[in-house]
Amino acid sequence: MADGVALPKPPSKSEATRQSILHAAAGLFRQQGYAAVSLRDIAEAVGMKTGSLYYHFSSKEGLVEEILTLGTQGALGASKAAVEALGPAADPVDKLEAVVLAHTRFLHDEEDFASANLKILQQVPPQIRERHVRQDREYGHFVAGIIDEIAATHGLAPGIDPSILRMLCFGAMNWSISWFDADGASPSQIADQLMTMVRRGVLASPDEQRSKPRSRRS
Amino acid sequence: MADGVALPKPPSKSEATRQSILHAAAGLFRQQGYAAVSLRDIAEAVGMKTGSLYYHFSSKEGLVEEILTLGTQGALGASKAAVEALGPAADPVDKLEAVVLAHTRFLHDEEDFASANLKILQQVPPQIRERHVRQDREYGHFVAGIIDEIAATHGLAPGIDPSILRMLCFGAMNWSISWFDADGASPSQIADQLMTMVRRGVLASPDEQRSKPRSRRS
DNA sequence: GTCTATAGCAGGATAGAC
DNA sequence: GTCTATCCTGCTATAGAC
Repeated sequence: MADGVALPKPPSKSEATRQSILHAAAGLFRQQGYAAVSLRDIAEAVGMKTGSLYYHFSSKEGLVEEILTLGTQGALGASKAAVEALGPAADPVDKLEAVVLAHTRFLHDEEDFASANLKILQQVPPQIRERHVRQDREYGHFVAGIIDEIAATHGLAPGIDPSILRMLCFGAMNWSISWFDADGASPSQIADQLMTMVRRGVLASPDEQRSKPRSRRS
Repeated sequence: MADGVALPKPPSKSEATRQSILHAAAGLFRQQGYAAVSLRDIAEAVGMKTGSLYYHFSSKEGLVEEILTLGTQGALGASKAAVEALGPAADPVDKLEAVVLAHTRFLHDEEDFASANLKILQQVPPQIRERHVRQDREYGHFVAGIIDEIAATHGLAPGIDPSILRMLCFGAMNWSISWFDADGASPSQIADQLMTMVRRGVLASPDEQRSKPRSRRS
């Protein structure tokens, strides 16, 4: 993950230019928004002229669509890899912790591409937006499954709704992209604080657990 | 300037038109972003022609600036009023609960104006943005004070950092503006879930209360 | 207060030279 | 692969009629 989002393709000179355009555009979009950034701005940021961009991308929309995809696939890939590294028999709370840490790290390390989905997804033309909402939904289902496992094995505290819990956790993490630069908090600190709240705050206590299914841990 | 008193504006026809422009613009900005919405779009939404808007506002920037101010002042005002209604001797945890509920309600009831600060603040010209970051900071200090009271009276759980806690809570709430429409969760449900997590998850237990809350770890 | 008309400029996109 | 040159469209803002 430290290498960055996008290096699946063989390194050619053209491909290197393509990557620098993607990174420059993602950074400008994050800072100023999709519509406010012109192709002239992007071209200037990579030391090119506007027309040259069209050798690498078919349109401004095609460019932003690739940035959106890199962001979603990067975050989902990092989270799934972190969970799979634990093995299938892992405690689901540990799985959630792995997701929270991987997700927060991704937000921090690939801020520009992560911001594409958090900040500019709603600014792009509807057709593009709808295609990508589906990708985001896959991520949601993945985490919902983990929270269901937690509810089944540990039980949730009285009054806790799994769906709202999931959204609040994602909100707490995603919003950090707006403040961790200034605050100086590290991804691992943020993930740690959130998981402290979750472990203490939403898992059922031993006496609450009586009516829940027993843990599968041996 | 003669009497130096800010009078409430009388309800005139002009003022009514002004308000409808503000609401229409806020709604469009929320959905599409600042730069993507043209003055033509706004004028059409209120049944006017573009040029007519300039009778009520000096520029597009002047218009968005007033929207931003209405959002910040509305949220801060609602939160402060909710806390003051409890009286000065109230338990600070109850004060936090009042803020959480008032804030979440405001996000829901005044979604367009709230979104101005959450979504489009980073899209407006830097000069406007900097003026409004100051207003937002006042809100942050207000809530930070309440969390300090909680730490002093109840104690925080080991490892909980007051500053990160505050940001995570705001993140959880603010992010809800992106999903409560589709999810159907009510503001009071969201606030209730968050406060359940906070009460159980970050307050010190009786035996933890003996030691001071720890500052941020590295 | 709202209209029409338009100035002045910046944007995305294309064609063809090199 | 990148450049120059340019087309066409749409934007903010202004001026003046009504």
